[in-house]
Amino acid sequence: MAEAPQYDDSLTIALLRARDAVTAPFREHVTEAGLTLQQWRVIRALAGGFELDTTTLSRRCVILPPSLTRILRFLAEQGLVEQVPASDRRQRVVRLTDQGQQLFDRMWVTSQEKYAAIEAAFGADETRQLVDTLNRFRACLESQDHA
Amino acid sequence: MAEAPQYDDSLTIALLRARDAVTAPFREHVTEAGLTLQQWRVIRALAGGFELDTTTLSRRCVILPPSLTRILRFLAEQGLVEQVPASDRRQRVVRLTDQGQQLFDRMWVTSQEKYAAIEAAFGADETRQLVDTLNRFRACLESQDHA
DNA sequence: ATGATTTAATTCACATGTTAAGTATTTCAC
DNA sequence: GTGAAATACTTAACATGTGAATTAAATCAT
Repeated sequence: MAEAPQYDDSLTIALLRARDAVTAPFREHVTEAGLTLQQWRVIRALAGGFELDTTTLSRRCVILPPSLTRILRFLAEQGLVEQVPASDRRQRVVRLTDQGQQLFDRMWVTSQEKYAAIEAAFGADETRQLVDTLNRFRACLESQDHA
Repeated sequence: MAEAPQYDDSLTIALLRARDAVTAPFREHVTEAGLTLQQWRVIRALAGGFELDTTTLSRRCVILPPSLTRILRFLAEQGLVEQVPASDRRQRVVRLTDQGQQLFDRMWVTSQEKYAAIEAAFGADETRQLVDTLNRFRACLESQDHA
């Protein structure tokens, strides 16, 4: 019992470490712009003129609603996002301001370069396959739970 | 420009979602015991009588030192861990108390069952392979950075 | 041995993660 | 149309994530 680390949460650990490794190259870049990684994910989701509600943003960015509330407040204070009227007045629908889109445009090129470097290092096919595997894995567990 | 979500951070997103999916089964179990997932990771690392310093714990549990300080304070208040004298007096070396080991023993069986269910759902070989791929991926990126 | 440098851990400040409770709006049943 | 139930989001409270500054102890050069 309680030998050296079992398989148990080595999967959790491996996921955490992989995430650390993949976000590391972006961290500096995003920090220099005065943003966090999560704030940058929200900006990316809105880039190109998309108008999204909180629930959709929450799902796409994998950020829980309470965090999103704070993030949107911050981004609005910075003048990067603005609210747009929604037919369902319970919803909060937001979009990038011109300033927000400009910030995205400035950051996007470098961001893509960083990602390209990752693909180059691990291999484009391998990287694609890893994403696929992760998604299959998630789908598998979620269908298991709903049973 | 700014089409539908590019590949860019779909890897980050995939990792986040996979982590959510894999931790979901454990969350309830751990919460019932009055612990968080991170506190449980620390207990697991110490289970079996291991005496570890903060730096080692930090690396193994993928928890940053400031968080670990707070977690160890909490676990000590609960009587689950205790400090042991260290030759290097800068280090903080801790181990489980009897009570901590007993809590681990009670939780371990169920924890393993949950993990077995995951392996059964996704396949033992596939699961093992996923962990390997994640570790290769991380090693690849880290060696790239140090260059 | 003494002082400069490194190392281990903590503290601080602020952002996010997480669950539960609360509020406003919509939908649905009748 | 009116009240119950569901939905979208926010707030609250506490735990963790994160980077910078701080403290204490060991190491190193001389």
